[in-house]
Amino acid sequence: MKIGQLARSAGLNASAIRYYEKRGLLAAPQRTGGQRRYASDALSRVLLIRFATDMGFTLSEIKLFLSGLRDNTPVGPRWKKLATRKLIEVEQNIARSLKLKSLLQGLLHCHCPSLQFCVNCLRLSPKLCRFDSIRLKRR
Amino acid sequence: MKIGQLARSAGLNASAIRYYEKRGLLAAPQRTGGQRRYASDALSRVLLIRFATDMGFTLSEIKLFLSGLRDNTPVGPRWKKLATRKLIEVEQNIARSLKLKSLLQGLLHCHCPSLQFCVNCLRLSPKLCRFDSIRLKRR
DNA sequence: CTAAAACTTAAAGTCAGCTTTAAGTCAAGC
DNA sequence: GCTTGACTTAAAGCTGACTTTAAGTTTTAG
Repeated sequence: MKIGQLARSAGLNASAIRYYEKRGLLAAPQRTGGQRRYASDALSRVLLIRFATDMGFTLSEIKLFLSGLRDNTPVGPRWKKLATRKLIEVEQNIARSLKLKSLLQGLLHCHCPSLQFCVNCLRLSPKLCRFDSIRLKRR
Repeated sequence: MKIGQLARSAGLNASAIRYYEKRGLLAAPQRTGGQRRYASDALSRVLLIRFATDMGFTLSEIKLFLSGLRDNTPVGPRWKKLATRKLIEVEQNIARSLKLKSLLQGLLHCHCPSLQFCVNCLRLSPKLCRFDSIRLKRR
């Protein structure tokens, strides 16, 4: 499998695959005439990486729990620790988003004469909306 | 009020205030000896900007609905439109985060022999986690 | 009067996860 | 054999919201 085929199968750009290799998330495959040739298990690896990025893990985190992961390596404590931390982040993000939602709804249904006043009337302090949140993709 | 005092009151860095001015979100104040001197209403303006960024609005969006906003300008249709759109984005984000949460929990409590297998066993397609999401701050 | 703190500017740097560019090499179909 | 498309590299560019830097000026405290 050439890089373009792999990329298309994973729903990524070929440059992203090369980037993963450079970042050390993906092993450098064999080459034919200088071009990368991937075995079929590379696809599941790439899909796993993509899945993890979609989960909100950074590439560094993924590299951490992927290091030494070959085919049927058991789910390690490393992964559990990272996933637990990420779960907490996701929960914080949900809490934050729910608060944002109710604030937005409050602002939308409020009959204050001005936005400035409205913000005051909802008693929004500078601290109110400061939460940690996970990195979420835009696309 | 000098810029440092304003910044401290708003919980921001002085450079952020200057940045808002450069981006056109904040009017250039009077100066004394080249240094910016702010009237007290500048603080509520800055707090409004900060509140909006915390809500997930971009500075460009904020500039849009802030343009022409002076003290008690009524809440405009511009703001309503933007806020409605943002509300939808926030709701999508919540839906996505809830899905992420259950996936993470599923992975954590699963007894699959490997992460790779687990991802397969949860029937995770490449498309599963692709949602639009709003920009959320990290701090 | 002096030293330190706070201010000024423009421009460059930061973060993450890629994408794009430039200038080439290789492979596949006709 | 030739064209076209896919591949190669390193390095630079992109996004957004700032921050940092460098080099200088002003204000304030003592």
